[in-house]
Amino acid sequence: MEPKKMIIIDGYSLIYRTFYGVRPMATKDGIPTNVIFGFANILINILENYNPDYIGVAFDEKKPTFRHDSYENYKAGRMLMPEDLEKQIDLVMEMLVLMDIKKISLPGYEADDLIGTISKSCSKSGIEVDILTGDRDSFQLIDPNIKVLYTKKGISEVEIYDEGKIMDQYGVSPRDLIDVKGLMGDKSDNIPGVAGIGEKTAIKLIKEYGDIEGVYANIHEIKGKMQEKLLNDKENAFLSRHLAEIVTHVPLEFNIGEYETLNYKSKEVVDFFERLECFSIVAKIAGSDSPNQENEKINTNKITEVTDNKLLQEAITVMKKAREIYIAYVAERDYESFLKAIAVSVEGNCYYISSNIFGEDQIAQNIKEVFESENIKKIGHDFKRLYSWALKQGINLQGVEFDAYLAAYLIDPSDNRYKMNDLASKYLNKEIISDEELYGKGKSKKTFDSLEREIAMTTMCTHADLMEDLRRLLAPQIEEYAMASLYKDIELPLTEVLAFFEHEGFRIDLEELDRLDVEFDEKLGNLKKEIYSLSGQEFNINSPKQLGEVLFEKLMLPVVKKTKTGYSTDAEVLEKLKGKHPVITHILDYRTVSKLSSTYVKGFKQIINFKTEKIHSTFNQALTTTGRISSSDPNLQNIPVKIEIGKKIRKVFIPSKKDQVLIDADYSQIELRILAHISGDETLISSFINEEDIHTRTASEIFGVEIEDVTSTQRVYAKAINFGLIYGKQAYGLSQDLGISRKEAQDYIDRYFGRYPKVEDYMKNIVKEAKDKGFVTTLFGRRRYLPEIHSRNAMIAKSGERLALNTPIQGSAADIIKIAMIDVYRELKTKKSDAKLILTVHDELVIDCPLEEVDEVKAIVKDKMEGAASLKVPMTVEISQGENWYQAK
DNA sequence: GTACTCACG
DNA sequence: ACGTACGTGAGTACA
Repeated sequence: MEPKKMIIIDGYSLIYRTFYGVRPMATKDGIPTNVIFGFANILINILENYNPDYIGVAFDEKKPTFRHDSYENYKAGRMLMPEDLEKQIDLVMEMLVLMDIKKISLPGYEADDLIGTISKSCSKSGIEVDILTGDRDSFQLIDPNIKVLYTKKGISEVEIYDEGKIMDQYGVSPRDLIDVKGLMGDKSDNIPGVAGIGEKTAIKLIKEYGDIEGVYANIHEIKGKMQEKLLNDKENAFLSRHLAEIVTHVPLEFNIGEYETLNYKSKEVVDFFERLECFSIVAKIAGSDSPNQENEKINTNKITEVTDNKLLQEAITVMKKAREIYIAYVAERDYESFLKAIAVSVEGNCYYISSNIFGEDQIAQNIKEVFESENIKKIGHDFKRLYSWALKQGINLQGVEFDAYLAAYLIDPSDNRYKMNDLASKYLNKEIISDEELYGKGKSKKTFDSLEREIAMTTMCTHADLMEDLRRLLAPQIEEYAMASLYKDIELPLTEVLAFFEHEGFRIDLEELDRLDVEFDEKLGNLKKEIYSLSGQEFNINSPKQLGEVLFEKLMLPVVKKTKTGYSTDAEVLEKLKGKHPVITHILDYRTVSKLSSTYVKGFKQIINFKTEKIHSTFNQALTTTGRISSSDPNLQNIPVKIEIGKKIRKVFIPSKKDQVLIDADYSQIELRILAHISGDETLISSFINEEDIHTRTASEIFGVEIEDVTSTQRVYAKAINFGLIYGKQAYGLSQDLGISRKEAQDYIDRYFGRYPKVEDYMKNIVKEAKDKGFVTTLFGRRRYLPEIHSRNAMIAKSGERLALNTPIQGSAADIIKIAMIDVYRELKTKKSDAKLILTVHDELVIDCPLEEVDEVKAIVKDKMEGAASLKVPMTVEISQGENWYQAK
């Protein structure tokens, strides 16, 4: 009969190893989980692969042990446990209880002693024991039945130590290690040993004389300094050995039956790991019932490389019959999308179709019907480029049912890792190759075509095959978080609109851009000359460092503000220095023009697509924590508008064709309206219902004057307060903006809350809600976790509070304009209008519209935008048109 | 790659 | 005692 096997784990040793060895992880509400994750993985690995008959985890008690009694300095000078580790200790204990794994501890004894006692006792009864630890001390316990699994490199590897290995490595028996340690001591436990004797010497001595008694019995044989050292610390040597020796006869009631391994896969265990968002562990537990089932599935889901027309027809036929297909694709994007390959997993088969074999058009022709069928549900990851490609091919892509990219974003918008490999690792505990590993990065980034065919095919089919599991895990979570409608009715359909923006682009007036280029260069030249002459030297005005030296060292202007690395020279500082030296205004002007020229003129020239004479920006749907969309390459959401010279940039943005105009529609004060709605403040609501000038009304309220008597300064103040509110601005900030005293600013804020009490209530309530629930939501259920709100660092906690009150406002505005975008887009599509929605800038939509359709389109846009949500206040849209974006604003 | 600065809502 | 308004993206300098 096979001998029984037992595993004993040194609990704290493993806890520390995992804490430092597993990358930091946390749940969305900030509970650290890397120890749980690491510990659980090891446990499950052991239980599944090693299959022990008995298992136990030993822990030290907080009480002192006999070692402290014999030596007061024992383990002195140990560092306190880090906070993120401490928080996980109780969770580890809970996990062991749930998994029915025996915990071993006894006051007055260390884990090592318990491990020693149990292992020796088992060893005697013929049970094979493996001790899992990261502590070399346990090596002394090794005997023919006891081995040590020593964790290395964090936890990823263990090294097995048995008697032979100890002899090889140390040249003495396991038992002799106790005497060795007696002589050499142990820094980490503060065991003194004999001063001046290290491991090498100690081993030599014990080899020679057998034990410490032997050493001292033959002390006359030992020469010189070493004899001196040994005699000096004789007492310490014996004491140290006493401390180092693991007790193997702890008075412990040991009943082997309590250690039997039971089935750990209860519902409670799964709930526990779900609660801690260790989804890959959940997947592991679920999958381990039939070992390797998951992995086999990926590998055995048959890959069919579609190499000829017959196979293509077969693949399409299977897809047409399917209710659901799982898609992975690669498309490269210029101004339009180029499909490189598509993998479709359906009915246990993964069809890999490459455009190298068929060409895009042939794939399009064949797959059109599948793509256009609402009844064939598509499950995939980030459909934006597929929508672009469909647009290019004249395919009306329908039936997109599940997008893992968007689902993961909605579940936790702060995460920012939503690539396939991230999701596979996070939710499925599968490590698959990342895009970075596949393509490289930076300059040496490879194209899809340069990948090995086999690698491209297996990677994509793996992705397609994983989609099913991802949906199974993510879809219920979307439901549970009450985000089904946000997901299905807003985010999923929005992808098509963004794809359309990217595909359609924004036409640029190249001549006007050249004209601006010349104009700005000329201005910069003049300003540069002027600055050099006024400051008495030439230097790089663009270098904050050089500029700082000139202003504050050469011209001796007063230092207003410092940065981490030197003098601050930002606009705020320069404004304050304006009166002190004539060069300052020129520098400010130079900065303005230089920004316009480099970012908006030179920058655009590089990025214009000369085939289309358009700019095709990229819109990111899963980036911001609040739900807004972001734009890049180039960013079309920060085109100058505030100052006149900057506004000229907008003249280069023109309609796509002759006899078309741009229509610009923007929500008026949408964020304040949302604040009115959520807070329910009657005064604020009535202002909007009565279509008052909101800032004037606010001024009238806080300054106690009639609307007609509000001065322009009062209105400016009120406006600053109104805006500041949305961000949780404090008196200090307001005083800085308005150049008033902090007390005065506080006074205005107090008066504001006096007049708008429900706004103050909202702010208090939302902060409380965030603290209680750990997250805040928007009007349409978008969620953001705010773990920082519980920070012990008051500044971070305060910042969390500001996020708590700003996010529902900014995020609800984002929800609303997204709805408007979808509605406008769909309406124009169904009406087969030639007008095109081409851009959003947070609270604004831009439409490229044929002249003859202007009135109708304006009506549609206004109607859809104002009707996107029904609030306690009207949502007013201001709309205008022009031959370029400058005029249309 | 980081710091600084500045463009937008 | 601390620092002080949310959310973005891009260009330039410099290590």
